[in-house]
Amino acid sequence: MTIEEHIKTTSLKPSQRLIINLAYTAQWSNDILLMALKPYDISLQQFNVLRILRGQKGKPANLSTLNDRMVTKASNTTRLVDKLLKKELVNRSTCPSNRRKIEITITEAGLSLLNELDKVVTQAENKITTQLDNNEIEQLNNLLNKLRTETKN
Amino acid sequence: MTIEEHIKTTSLKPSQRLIINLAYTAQWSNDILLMALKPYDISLQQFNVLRILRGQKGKPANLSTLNDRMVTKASNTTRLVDKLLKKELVNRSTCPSNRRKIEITITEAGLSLLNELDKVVTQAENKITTQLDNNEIEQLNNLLNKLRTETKN
DNA sequence: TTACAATATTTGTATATACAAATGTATTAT
DNA sequence: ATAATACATTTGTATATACAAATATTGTAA
Repeated sequence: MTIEEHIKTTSLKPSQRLIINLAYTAQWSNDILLMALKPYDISLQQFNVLRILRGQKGKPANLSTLNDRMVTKASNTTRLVDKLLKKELVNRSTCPSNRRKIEITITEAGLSLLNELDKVVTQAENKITTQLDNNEIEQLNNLLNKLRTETKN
Repeated sequence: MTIEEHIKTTSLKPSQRLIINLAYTAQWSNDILLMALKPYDISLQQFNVLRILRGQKGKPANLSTLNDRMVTKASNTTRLVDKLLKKELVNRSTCPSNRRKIEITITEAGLSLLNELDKVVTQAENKITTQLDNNEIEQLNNLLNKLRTETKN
């Protein structure tokens, strides 16, 4: 379905259509990922945090680092990590050299869950991008990056 | 910033980068729109509903129609419309021919607010798309549509 | 060293979202 | 006409998000 068909409008300016298309397509993509994660009771944000922690390769991350690196901003990283802690997927301890900071690491259970999740998420990712060839994927990535380019002033 | 710079990772597969880029760019775009609407205490969803109602040109819309046409799905259209009703931006009445249905129309106050919002939203829209020329905008729209193309089976 | 500002996280609270169950109305089959 | 089913919306409730204020710790300046 094109955006016009969906929202039952004609004559949108291409730039308006782009903005709507972007929101609509991103939600479509997220829904597919979410469906894959649903059986595991893990939200996209939680999955994202687990992946960041794995990427740290043992090196702990503090809350503000997690928040900076998240794909979409969490408004409350403390409580997001709380949920992972309750499931024993992460460890939390105060940083000895700077006791304001909290060090988060992923547990073995977290790593092994993530390993399982990788399978279903990869499947979902393939499902999302299956209609585009490599060249089109690159093109789309480049256009999205260009869209977000900051102006000098 | 490219996606790799943002999430501090190298070696993402282009298809993974696309999915992250899509989520990230859509949120970036939404944030700009949201900032424009903030002074008016109107959420994007509420703005969206008002625009749909204006597009009806007096013809009322019921809740399920609104929900179908919304850019991103609302999980509770009743309460979304409640908020607009409280601000007297819409009217609500039960459909005389089918009393299960609820007819929603936009009020004069709603239309005149929307008229004001159009200005700031257009500015925000221009800000979002300023980095791309017309040709690139079309390209991006086409690629997003193609991404979402359904497979036959 | 005491006061003040900066940093990092947590807590409180209001609002939003998701989703299942309940309600009320209309349609269909018997 | 009655029961069963489908439809449209509302309500209840749990969870998530946004954001300001509070707390704790560290760094810095007088």
